[in-house]
Amino acid sequence: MIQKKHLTPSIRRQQIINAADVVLQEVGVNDFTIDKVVEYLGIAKGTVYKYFESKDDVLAEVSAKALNQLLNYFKLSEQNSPEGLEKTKAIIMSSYHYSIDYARYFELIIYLERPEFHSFAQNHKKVSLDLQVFFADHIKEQKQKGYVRNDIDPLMTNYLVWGTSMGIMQFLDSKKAFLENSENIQQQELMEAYVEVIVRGMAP
Amino acid sequence: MIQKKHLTPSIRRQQIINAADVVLQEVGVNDFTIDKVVEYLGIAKGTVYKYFESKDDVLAEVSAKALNQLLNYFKLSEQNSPEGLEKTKAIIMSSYHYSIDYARYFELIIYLERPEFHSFAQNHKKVSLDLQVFFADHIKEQKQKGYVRNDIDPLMTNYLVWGTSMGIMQFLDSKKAFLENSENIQQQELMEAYVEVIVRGMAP
Amino acid sequence: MIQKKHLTPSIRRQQIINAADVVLQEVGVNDFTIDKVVEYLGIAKGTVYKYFESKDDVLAEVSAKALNQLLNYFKLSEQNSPEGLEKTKAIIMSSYHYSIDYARYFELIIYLERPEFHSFAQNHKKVSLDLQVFFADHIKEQKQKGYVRNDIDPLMTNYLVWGTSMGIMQFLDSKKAFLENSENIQQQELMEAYVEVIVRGMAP
Amino acid sequence: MIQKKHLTPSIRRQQIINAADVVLQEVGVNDFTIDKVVEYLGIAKGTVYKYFESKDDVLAEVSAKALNQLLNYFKLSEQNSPEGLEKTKAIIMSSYHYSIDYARYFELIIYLERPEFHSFAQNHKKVSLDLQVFFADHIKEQKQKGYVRNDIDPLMTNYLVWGTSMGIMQFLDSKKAFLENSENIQQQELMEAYVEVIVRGMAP
DNA sequence: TATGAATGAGTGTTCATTCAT
DNA sequence: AATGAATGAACACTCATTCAT
Repeated sequence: MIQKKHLTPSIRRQQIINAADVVLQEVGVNDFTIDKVVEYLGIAKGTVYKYFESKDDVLAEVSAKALNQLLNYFKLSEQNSPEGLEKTKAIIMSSYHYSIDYARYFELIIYLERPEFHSFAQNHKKVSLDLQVFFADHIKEQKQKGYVRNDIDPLMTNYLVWGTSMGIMQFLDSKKAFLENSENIQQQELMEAYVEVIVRGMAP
Repeated sequence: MIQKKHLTPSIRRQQIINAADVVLQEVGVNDFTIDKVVEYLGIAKGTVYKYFESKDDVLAEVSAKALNQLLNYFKLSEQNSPEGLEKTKAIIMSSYHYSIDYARYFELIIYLERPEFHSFAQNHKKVSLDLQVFFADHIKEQKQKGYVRNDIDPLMTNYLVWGTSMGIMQFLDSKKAFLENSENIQQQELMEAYVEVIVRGMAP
Repeated sequence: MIQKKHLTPSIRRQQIINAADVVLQEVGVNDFTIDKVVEYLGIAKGTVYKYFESKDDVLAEVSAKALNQLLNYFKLSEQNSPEGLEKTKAIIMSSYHYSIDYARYFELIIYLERPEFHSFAQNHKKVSLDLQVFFADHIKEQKQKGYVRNDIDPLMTNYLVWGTSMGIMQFLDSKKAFLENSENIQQQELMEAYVEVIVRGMAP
Repeated sequence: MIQKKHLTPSIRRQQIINAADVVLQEVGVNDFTIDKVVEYLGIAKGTVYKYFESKDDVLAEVSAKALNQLLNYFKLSEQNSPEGLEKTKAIIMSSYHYSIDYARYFELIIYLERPEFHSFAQNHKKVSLDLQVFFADHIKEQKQKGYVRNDIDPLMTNYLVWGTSMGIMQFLDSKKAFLENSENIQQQELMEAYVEVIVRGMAP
């Protein structure tokens, strides 16, 4: 019964989140288990449950990192794109790049939206809100600049874009099982068509 | 031991699919088990595996019924709507009505798009294709009639609409767990905004 | 993945009950686990759950054996005791002897009466009823023969004797933890005093 | 880090017992945990283990309060009942009323009699003894007054009544799970039949 | 063709107790 | 005297799939 060194709670918490992150990258959400996290860290299972209410809570915490990363993608793409609807396109498109660069995180985000998922993790909600605010602000700005129709509601648009882009990307992810010859679609092409339509649909 | 009557394979197959359908309606995809199907039908478990490769295959067959139903919704809404983009809107919107009228089927369709899902069921693919053809044809027609931009690719658009609409509806389904104040969004309102944007995006 | 020989369900069921019985004798109710049963029998865990709904159900089935044994004690003591209230005394006293001869079974019976315990096992209920009937019949007979007051209700008396005798025996079982010098009470003596009082209390 | 005020050991002890009492009332014995006590008090877990050997020890101390309460019930019912066996009846019956008025305490008392329970708590023993003395004294008095048979041993009777009444009340508590049609027994009726029999059994 | 008994790895969660600081 | 982070064994239950008959 060797007692592990006592760490500050916040350190330990972070340590667990990091370990969960590593495990997630390795095995994906579907095979993610607390056992694996615990084994990786070399700590007792109970310790995890001292810091988190449930497995889903741990995942929600990891998702905060994931969503932050996504927010980064948004911000960078906003900065590095020309004015006009191109900017909106770029932002949406960046979520596609994100889904390719961070496939495991993307899986996680999808997983979090399943109705079975339950968590009261605060960070996850906070970062979700950040994303929401970022995008809604972007739309507001585009409206002011006249790039976007006046009757577009930023919050609604936010939901709309989130829902549709997640949907498109999930579709891309699962297409093998879905439509016979969809193997051949060029993912990039579909994404571009999607962005084109969405953005045009918002134009004045 | 009473021998079960040996039915023609295709009858037996259909029998199993119907039973699976009943079970699905009763318990939903998440609680769907082969055990329940078998119990309902009063046949042996092995029999199911004689006719289907896996549980997912059974579900895929059920989904053929589900998708057929969806196709009906499409056709009806096409017939009952005025010419112009209104028709396209009506078709897309009908998938929303479908998701409300056949919640269990909708759950199933979503489930089939999960990356874990694997099946090679033929019927499912066939009906998927029917849907695809129907919608692509609709787009083609709209193009000819000049309601839709010329550079819109029907097949691509088909994927695009499928992906985005599923995404939006999933979002609606899971919003409780996702965004803080999204409880308040009016589902209908979001759907309408979505359809509006998509259809405008396709307009010339 | 060696497949164990397929047994008739009823044989397998009995096999599990017997194994559970063995495990119970070995470790007692409090340490009784399905894992131990499974290990003892060398079968898969799932097999147990094919035959029983829950751990408590398995225990309830074992208790049927236990209660049957108790019923035997009742019957034997009835036969081997003189007429009159002596007979009633003998029956009650036999439950004490039972609790000594089958301490593990007795523990089990007590355990089954805990409010946390849940089971829908039929056998257990059936044998419980047999016991109830046996004792109630005995009381009816004693009434007819005039050994017992006329206003004694057989069913009520049945509950009364069951409750009190279980209580006394539990007390005996746990006295170490309860009263300082109770180590010294002669168990037998207390039981006899108990039976004496109860039986006198029923006399005309 | 704020140092908790160092209280006198006896104060601290009492503080913990009181907290445990509060927790007990709130959640019941089965869900009683040291964690909850500690959380309620805002002290460290180790502190509890400085003052008490084990969780069961803490509960045993709480039981001292519970048993004291029971003693009060005994005393009050003794004072407020007419002379004769009615008094004895009243006292026994008061334990039933107690079990209804202080269900959580009653649960606790039952729990303490489980064989798994271990504690060497002194107070619990002391109050147990008080109860024992009270009841034994009562019996002695009844003997002197001639209400009770001469060959009744007060201490033995004490155990007898304690054991049987606990048994009856436990039976009442668990009857749902035990006998099929016992739902219908009137608790009060059974208790009265019980008291009647016991007391008659002690009469000369 | 049909049967159906058997498999067994997989996993989230609890909580009394310890002991280094 | 007080802390509180860490422990870790324990356990019930699921269900898709197999294969000997």
